[in-house]
Amino acid sequence: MGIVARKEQQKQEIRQLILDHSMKLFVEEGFSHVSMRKIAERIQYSPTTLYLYFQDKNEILFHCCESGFEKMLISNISLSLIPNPIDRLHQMGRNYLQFGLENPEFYDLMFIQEAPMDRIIEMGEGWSSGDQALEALKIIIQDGMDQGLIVTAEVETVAMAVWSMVHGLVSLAIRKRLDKLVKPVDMEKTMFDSLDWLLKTLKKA
Amino acid sequence: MGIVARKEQQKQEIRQLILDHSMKLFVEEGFSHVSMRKIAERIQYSPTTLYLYFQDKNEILFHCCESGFEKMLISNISLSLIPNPIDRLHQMGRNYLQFGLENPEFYDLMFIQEAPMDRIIEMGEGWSSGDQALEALKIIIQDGMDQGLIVTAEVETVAMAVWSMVHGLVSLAIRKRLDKLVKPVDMEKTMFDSLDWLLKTLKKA
DNA sequence: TTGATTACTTAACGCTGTTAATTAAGTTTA
DNA sequence: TAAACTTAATTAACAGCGTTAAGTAATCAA
Repeated sequence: MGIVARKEQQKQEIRQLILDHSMKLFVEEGFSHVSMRKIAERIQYSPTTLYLYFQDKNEILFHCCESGFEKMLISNISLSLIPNPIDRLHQMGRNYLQFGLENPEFYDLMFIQEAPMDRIIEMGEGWSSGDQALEALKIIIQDGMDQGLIVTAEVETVAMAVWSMVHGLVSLAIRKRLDKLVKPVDMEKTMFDSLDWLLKTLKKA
Repeated sequence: MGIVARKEQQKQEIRQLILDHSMKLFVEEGFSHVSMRKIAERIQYSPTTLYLYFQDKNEILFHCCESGFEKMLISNISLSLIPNPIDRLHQMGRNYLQFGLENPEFYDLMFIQEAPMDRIIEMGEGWSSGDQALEALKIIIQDGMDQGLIVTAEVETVAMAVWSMVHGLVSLAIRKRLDKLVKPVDMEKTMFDSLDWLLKTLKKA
């Protein structure tokens, strides 16, 4: 059975090779400029070989997202050290903005592109790291409401509001829709200011 | 000069013909499934004829966006009847969500796709209707701050926060990222609840 | 040693946006 | 009126895309 095991391992290695180079390409050239042929060229295989390891392009994107979510989770580890739920929420928001601004290509894939979602709907299974991040958000909000620090409502409703706010900031910035509102130079600062304003408003309530 | 004028008019008519059918196609089949060839087929011209009237596909998208913004502006006409800035902001938000949910393909083009922005950057000119809508938002917010109803900050900062919030809701919904948070049946309601929550929080502050 | 399985490639299909060359019609000038 | 010019539209083509079907070489089991 040693042979079978080794073969299985080799298969996994090539799978990972494909994913690694795909992610590199996304970061280097941007999502929309990455083709199956380009990925194949990078790993010195024919384009059709990719289809022996993944069902289609969307499945590759899907797995790249998973890596993105893991990256994101890492930045949230230190959050548990912050006792006040509002402050914790504030820092979580800052981390989110930071991640989006530093990894626009990943962010695009994870939250803007529709491609990877098609795969999820077919498979019926999502990103476990993504679910974890969402769960963390809900816990913080529930905490804040329990302590009377946040205007009470369904936890899903508030989670949606908060997430939408930071996602809105990042996605409008990535898609260059904020240029009419602020000069590019001031954009990053204004985005963080917007988050600060929201949290300040939340705190006053 | 009558002939020249008539020719110019005919040219404009064909331009409009192209735009009309393009917009119909976007709504019917979704942005990503509309090709130059499909548009051409609809108007019974060869695909290359489109390039006599528009520089490229992005320019067609750009002009379709303008129509979208005009649609949006219309839904905001009645806002001036609402005296309280917060209530006006609230209704403006509801209109925004409504527009996004009813015209997802237009919304996609106007705020999510990167294609039409490339054209804008090249041309140096944007959407006048889009600018108008943004200006209206800023005025309301300035009003609210002047009357002490909104936590004070730079008007651009608050405008960004509010816009991001509603854009986040719509874009996450369109890109199917909210399914993990609420059941599809409850989604629309929860989105409006999120907006209500934000405005309630704002009011309490 | 033969037969089956595995890993991979080549060739091809039907798309895409876009450009260059060409044709046909209409207009202007000699 | 005939020839020259301008305009509007076309056909053919390029280079790219995701993906599928068929074919090939190497490896393994009986």
